[in-house]
Amino acid sequence: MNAVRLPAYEQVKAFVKAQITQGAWRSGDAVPSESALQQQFGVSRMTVNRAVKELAVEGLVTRVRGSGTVVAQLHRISSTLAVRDIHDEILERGHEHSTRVLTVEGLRADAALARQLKLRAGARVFHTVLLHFEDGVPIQFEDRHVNPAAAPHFLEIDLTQTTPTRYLLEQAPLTEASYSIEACLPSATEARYLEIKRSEPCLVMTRRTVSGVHVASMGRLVYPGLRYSFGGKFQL
Amino acid sequence: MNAVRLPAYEQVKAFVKAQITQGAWRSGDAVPSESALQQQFGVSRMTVNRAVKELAVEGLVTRVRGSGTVVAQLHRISSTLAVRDIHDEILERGHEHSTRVLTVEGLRADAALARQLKLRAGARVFHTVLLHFEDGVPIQFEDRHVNPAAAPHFLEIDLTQTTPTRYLLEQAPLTEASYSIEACLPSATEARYLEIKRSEPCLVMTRRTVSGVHVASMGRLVYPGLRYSFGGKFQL
DNA sequence: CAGTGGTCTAGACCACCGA
DNA sequence: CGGTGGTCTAGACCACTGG
Repeated sequence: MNAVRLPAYEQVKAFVKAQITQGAWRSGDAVPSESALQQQFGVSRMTVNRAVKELAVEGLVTRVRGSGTVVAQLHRISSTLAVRDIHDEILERGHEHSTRVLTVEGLRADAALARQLKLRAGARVFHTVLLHFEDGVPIQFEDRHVNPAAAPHFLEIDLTQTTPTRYLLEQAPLTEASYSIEACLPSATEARYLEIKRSEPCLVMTRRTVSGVHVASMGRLVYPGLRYSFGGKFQL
Repeated sequence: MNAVRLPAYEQVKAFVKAQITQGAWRSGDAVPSESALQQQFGVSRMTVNRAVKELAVEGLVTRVRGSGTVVAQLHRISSTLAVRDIHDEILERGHEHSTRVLTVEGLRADAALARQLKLRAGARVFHTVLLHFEDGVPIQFEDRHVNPAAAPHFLEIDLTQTTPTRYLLEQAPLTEASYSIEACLPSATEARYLEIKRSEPCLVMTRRTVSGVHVASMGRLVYPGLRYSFGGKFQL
């Protein structure tokens, strides 16, 4: 089927990975040393080193200098959760994305908001509220506060054409982001716009992005629980 | 502060990363070629290659053979969501974990369950229901179905001492796992055991693990929305 | 075609671990 | 101490891109 010859380091990786996934080597077992694998495959040590190093990065093995390499404890199944721009995500599903702009304003930060954005109380802050549709069905209610220092012209852009996420990533180089995912009931406003009952649980993602010394943006993204879920897959 | 000298490839990485995070190089801009960086830092090309290759793996740059390296579009903020054993997670928070076993049984799979576990209808399946406590407070309601082919002695273990997640990872080498996170209202049973109202939204994680040709396990993990959230952080 | 990145080698020196 | 992995070099050949 696959006529192309795999690179040597991929062959070494595949061999070690197969021993692990097929159960021949279990957690804690020693993996052959680099010199052993080097002889077994007839390649240079740099090549073996690259193979095993990548497996270590992937978390399949643990390496200790001076001691050796062992099969890792796989107790931490970790997976990549994509935190993405809603626009790209909907397009990738082959659906149509549209945005309704509910609020675009500047305001003065109260104490709580100022603390979150690391500004002083009373500082000027941009505030937008958007409703995102997937094929005409409301899918995300987005309430966002933006630090003017990170994007001075944020209020002037056409939010029906560019999502705040995309614009902010273009404006302010991202240095850090954190998020949390919770289950909540929607507020009366959120329920009305999302066209759901107030008793219907929602997934709420809160996202904070940092650009250099500034907190660039805080977003609260509300998804109807019946129409949306986060998912992921982990292989190997 | 940091008296140790960084490896050469880390210095190259740090340099490129700084240009990007400080905004000197924006999305789509060309990154100097390997030979240029090689001369700039006075190191071999293998060393530069390693540095830039790792940045590509981290998603900061995109490399195209024959063409060059450019700063990546950072539109996909992706972060690692740790899907972990509840036991380890609670211990890491410095709290005490305990388990109450509600159900341990074998049963015959109905059509829906058989399909999910890739078994034939009527096949024998293990079923456990557990309640996990963090410092005595119920934090997770775990309803799990296990394929006997992956763990024949699953029903015999002491589930107050070893979580199913841990046991299964030790028994059956993991080859694949997928999960989804939703917001739901709890069933009457779940609400009673979690000591919450039926109107309180919950985070529900559904996990499926695959070991070789078998689907090893399907778990439904229900967390009270007010007591639990998933979170993560992304840097660089 | 020249320039790029992808891979590979045969050495080398070092820091570290365990006996 | 010998064996391990971490790093690095100075070459090399290749596949691919672009003009």
